[in-house]
Amino acid sequence: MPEGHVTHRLAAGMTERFAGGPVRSTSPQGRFADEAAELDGHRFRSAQAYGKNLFVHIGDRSVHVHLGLLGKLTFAEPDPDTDLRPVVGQIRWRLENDRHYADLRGPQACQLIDAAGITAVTERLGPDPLREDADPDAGWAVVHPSATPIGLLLMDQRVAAGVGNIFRAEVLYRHRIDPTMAGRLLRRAEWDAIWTDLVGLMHDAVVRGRIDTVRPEHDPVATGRAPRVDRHGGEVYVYRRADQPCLVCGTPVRTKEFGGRNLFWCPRCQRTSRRRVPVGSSAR
DNA sequence: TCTGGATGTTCAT
DNA sequence: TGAACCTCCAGAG
Repeated sequence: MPEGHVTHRLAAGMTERFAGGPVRSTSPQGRFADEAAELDGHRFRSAQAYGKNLFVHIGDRSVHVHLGLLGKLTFAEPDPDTDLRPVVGQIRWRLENDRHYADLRGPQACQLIDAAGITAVTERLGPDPLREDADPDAGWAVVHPSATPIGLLLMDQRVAAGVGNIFRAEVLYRHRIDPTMAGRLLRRAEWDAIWTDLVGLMHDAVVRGRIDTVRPEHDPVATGRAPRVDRHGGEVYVYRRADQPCLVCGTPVRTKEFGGRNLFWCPRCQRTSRRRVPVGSSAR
């Protein structure tokens, strides 16, 4: 489930379980064996998330993890009687201490990285709504002059690091914005509202461990329509609800490949008729 | 048992 | 713009 909230949860989970003590580091699958051996026995210092990137600091080394579309990092505790820690599936990296172990499977990136490398990664990223130091102006600077549709811009990690396909679809729905509208037609006030909403939704997702975007006033009980709990575990308005009725207006939700990913939106709720705004105007 | 899809990104053309 | 890569699981047959 790798949107930004997942990475932040994992960073917190790793820090909680391992920080301060030595860790055993192995690569049961073998593809990270040499690097894992370099970390073995050293003290786990911290884990930090930036967007969908996870940086794990052990001893004087750091590891860069990116889960990609398929990667998973899971926590488990050994059997209390036998201390059994079964190896299930392809485990790229296992980190463990006496009480816990963490297994990383199928990551897009898992590699040792130095300070310059970390800087290079984070400099490619825009503001992360889950970080205190996030500056939404940096995202606006990408969106504001762009002729690219807002539905594509929101997947650009320079606009908002950590936003993925679910948050893109849901936040645009919540603000009734047509995903095909050019970024430069978005008003500053709308961007500010989107940003504020992302901050709230993503923080909420970190706490809950799932993405819930359906607001109480549109609760299925109130609308009389069945709730949609997606396979990712959360309640959503449009994500993966193609051809099903919009929870608010009943119009069938549409889907289309957009930016190489399936976008979902309500063609009725998300109609934005707007005249072209000249690039450079404040558009407030 | 097999196939296709999936919350992502990078690289080659 | 499309292919490649990584792994798991739901659904079809």
